[in-house]
Amino acid sequence: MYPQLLAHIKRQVQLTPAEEQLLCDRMELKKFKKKEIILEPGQHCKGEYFVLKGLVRQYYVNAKLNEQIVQFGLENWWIADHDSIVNHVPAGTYIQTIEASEILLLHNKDKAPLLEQVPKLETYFRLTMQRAFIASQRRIGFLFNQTDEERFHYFTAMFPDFVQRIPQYMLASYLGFTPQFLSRIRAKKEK
Amino acid sequence: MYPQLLAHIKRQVQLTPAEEQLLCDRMELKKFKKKEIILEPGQHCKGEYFVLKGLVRQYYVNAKLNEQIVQFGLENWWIADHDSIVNHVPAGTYIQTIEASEILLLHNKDKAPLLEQVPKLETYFRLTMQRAFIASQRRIGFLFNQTDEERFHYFTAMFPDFVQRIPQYMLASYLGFTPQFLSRIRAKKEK
DNA sequence: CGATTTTTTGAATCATATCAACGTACGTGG
DNA sequence: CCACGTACGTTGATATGATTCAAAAAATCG
Repeated sequence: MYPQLLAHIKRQVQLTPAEEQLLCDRMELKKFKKKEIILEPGQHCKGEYFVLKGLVRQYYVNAKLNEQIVQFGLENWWIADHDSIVNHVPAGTYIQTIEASEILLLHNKDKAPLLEQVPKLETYFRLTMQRAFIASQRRIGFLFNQTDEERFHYFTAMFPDFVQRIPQYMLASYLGFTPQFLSRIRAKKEK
Repeated sequence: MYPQLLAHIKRQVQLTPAEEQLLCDRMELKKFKKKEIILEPGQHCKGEYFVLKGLVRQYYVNAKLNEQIVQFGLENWWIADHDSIVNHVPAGTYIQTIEASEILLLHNKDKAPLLEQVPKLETYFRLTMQRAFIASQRRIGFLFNQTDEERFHYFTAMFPDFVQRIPQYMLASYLGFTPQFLSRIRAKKEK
């Protein structure tokens, strides 16, 4: 049993002990060291990952050969290459640990039968996707309406302790500008 | 009965005739003229809108008092202020018709009971949200990795007939730059 | 037809990228 | 525990893509 996962689900739907058991039986616990690759382009994404402990990033390498970070996954976040899963195509992204991590994997093949057995989990995943969509739309809003510098200040004010856990070049990549520019912002602020 | 909506659903899940009836009974058909406001900031978003015919846009007014287009909704697209619905807060966006439109509304209060009666629709909405999320992530990718000009060319190549249906300033807003800049891109191309 | 909306054009300006070099920190093997 | 190599961060000079403001021109609508 994975109480941490169950607690997260309880915020959306109420499961019976039997249903909780069905779910946890399907989850596979995996442990990774720092900087381990969990998924890479070309592979089919095995399923959806729930981060129990640690920190991962999802990114791809763009035309200019820069790493572009799509998402971070920290404790209690689901992460996956949904495009690969839904459209049955090879992944275009890497998923890699930043810190040593403990992660639960729900395999694609297990998901449909599980959701059929436990319809409340269908609701849970629907709501989770909806929240992810809202977050993604909000990120687009920030990209449109804030300068890079504003976005940096906003993000660090919002997640001060998270910013401590990642190297600056990853934050720059996630926010959509160069590490050099981030360095200049900080230099400016110190004055 | 709304065969167009049912056809769209059939691409994801198979409903029985009785289930189709249950769904269609809950949908409310609404007709709008050109430029009618369907939702505006401050109101709670009534539910999710499925466009049968016509064209709508979802946008908000940003700090610089410019309209920022979040999404277009054309035939067979769902559109809603999900943030308002999920978090029970007033909407931050407008939804407005661009062309005269026929739209089905699934009220928030009807959604939960409907999904309980017809669990396959729960699956349908989960998959629909997942696709919306993938599309949103892809849009972020374009914002990061393409210049405004590249994004314009890509979009018009991708949706040549859609681009004809909307004024240029709306396309500029959706793609995240000024109408003036769009005009300059076109001027350049003609040479 | 006039009124409004939409698009175009020019000049000045701004935000951020790029390239290149240098500085600093960090972790690993001897 | 030190030295070395690699990864990360800083800084300066120059280049570029896009914005802003203002005004005129063109298209659309009742």
